Amino acid sequence: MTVRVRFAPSPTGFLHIGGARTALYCHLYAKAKGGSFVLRIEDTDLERSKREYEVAMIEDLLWLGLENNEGPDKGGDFGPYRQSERVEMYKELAQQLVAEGKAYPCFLTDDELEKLTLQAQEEKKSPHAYHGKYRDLDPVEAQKRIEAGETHVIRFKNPGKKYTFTDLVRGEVTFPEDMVGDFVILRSSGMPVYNFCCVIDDWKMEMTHVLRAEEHLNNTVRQLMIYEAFNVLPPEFAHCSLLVGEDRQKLSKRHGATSVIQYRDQNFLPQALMNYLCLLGWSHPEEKDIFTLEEVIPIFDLSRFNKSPALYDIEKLRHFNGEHMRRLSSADLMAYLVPTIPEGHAFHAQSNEWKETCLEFFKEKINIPSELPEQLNVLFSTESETGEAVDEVLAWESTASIKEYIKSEVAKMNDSFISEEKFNEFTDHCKKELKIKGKFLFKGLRLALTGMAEGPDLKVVIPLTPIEVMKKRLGL
RNA sequence: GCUCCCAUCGUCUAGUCUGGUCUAGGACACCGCCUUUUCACGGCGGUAACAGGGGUUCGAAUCCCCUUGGGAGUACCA
Repeated sequence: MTVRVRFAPSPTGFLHIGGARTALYCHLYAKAKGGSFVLRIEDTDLERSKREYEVAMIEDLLWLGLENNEGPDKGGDFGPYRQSERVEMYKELAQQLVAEGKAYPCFLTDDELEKLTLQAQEEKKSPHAYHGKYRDLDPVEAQKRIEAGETHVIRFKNPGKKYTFTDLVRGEVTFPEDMVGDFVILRSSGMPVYNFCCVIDDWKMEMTHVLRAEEHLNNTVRQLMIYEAFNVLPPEFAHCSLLVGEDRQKLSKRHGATSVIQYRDQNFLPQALMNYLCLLGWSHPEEKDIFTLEEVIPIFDLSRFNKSPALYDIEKLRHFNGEHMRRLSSADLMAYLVPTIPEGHAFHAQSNEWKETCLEFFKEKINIPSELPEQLNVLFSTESETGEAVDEVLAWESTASIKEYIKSEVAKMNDSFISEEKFNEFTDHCKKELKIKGKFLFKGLRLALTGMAEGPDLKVVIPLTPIEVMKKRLGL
């Protein structure tokens, strides 16, 4: 049997980090088994679902390298792939359950429901203990009330027994008889709810595996009941751990940047995000930590999931970005970093050869692109640092004499840059003629030539610094 | 409240199923040293964990029970 795995987001916002991780696992598992990765849009919440979010999610998924085989964007044999376009089928199937006595109309109003819930709580019973008030109402009577226009929902008749299933991540999980009550499957508006659509679609779309986050674990019992009611074998379930924030609570907007699009905007590398997310709850069999999607597909399996929730740590993501960036070819590195440097920056005025040398050098010093402009200051800034540490160095006579010497040398030059050879000549002269050595020499040179007390290797930095900048620094 | 799930360094984790090779390994962060100036990279080294208590066993991070802690769910959200 071909493995079929679906990612089924609600288009109520941008794709978030947690969703991206779930999508990644679904994609990885489907591909590892040579199966299909299906995208299904769960938009039965008409109030909050927006088509623009669906479009944005598909874009983000594509950016991450998680291309689907079927979905609303590309069709397939099991469409439509938007739940809002499958409503008639859900309604029919819900009515079928009513006809079979497995579901029933319920006329409880919001107020009544609230009272019953409160009453149950006071009596120390489950909150849903009295939600089945209409479960035994005579169907003829019920039909009359419906025809009279009374608002109602359709509730599923809980068979009232224990349910056990084997979760591919968690092992055997058992839910007690009274875990849930008679739950709603059709709203008063006629719109079906998540737990119902989800089952119908996973069944009709012939899903073999359902990979999702732990927040859905408790939903599984309701879904198991519905599969049973239709006499359909459920798919395999795998509930991976939750992603949490600093406070150990489920990751959400209030934890900062949690939308994929924010990382795209900040120019993170998609392969780095995927690599990092993959390792949040799953481990590589050889404990490798830097890898690509292609590398991990053949070895991906469900047995290496960790059951505890994982904390999302942006610091570590930055590190992963750096690792992936440093593995880029020169051409890819250029394509990646050049567009991230602000327009109008003097960087852009340089030759391609210069840019390449420059980026190859500075990639060692940064993890994410936004750290680059500050690094570039050592080549372009004409400001001089102040502060105690610098003042102390400035007091050294050597700095003044070095500066004076180099100023006279540079004034004679017509080149665009000070070559490395030229810089070595300067250094030799300072050493031999000016008799300066050790840290006085290098600190002095650095301060005289860059205006900074510390920074990257001068042998690399000086030949990359445009002569106009250098002249300005020397007061020429 | 009730139900379900979880529990190894600050964080992500390996090891747990198939007890001994674990004085618990790796990674991020942090600290130190080296790389004949600095920073970074790299290399080397360091700080740092089996939640607690009972069992079972010759032997437990690994198996069992309890406690504690954390999380999720308990919707006409998904």
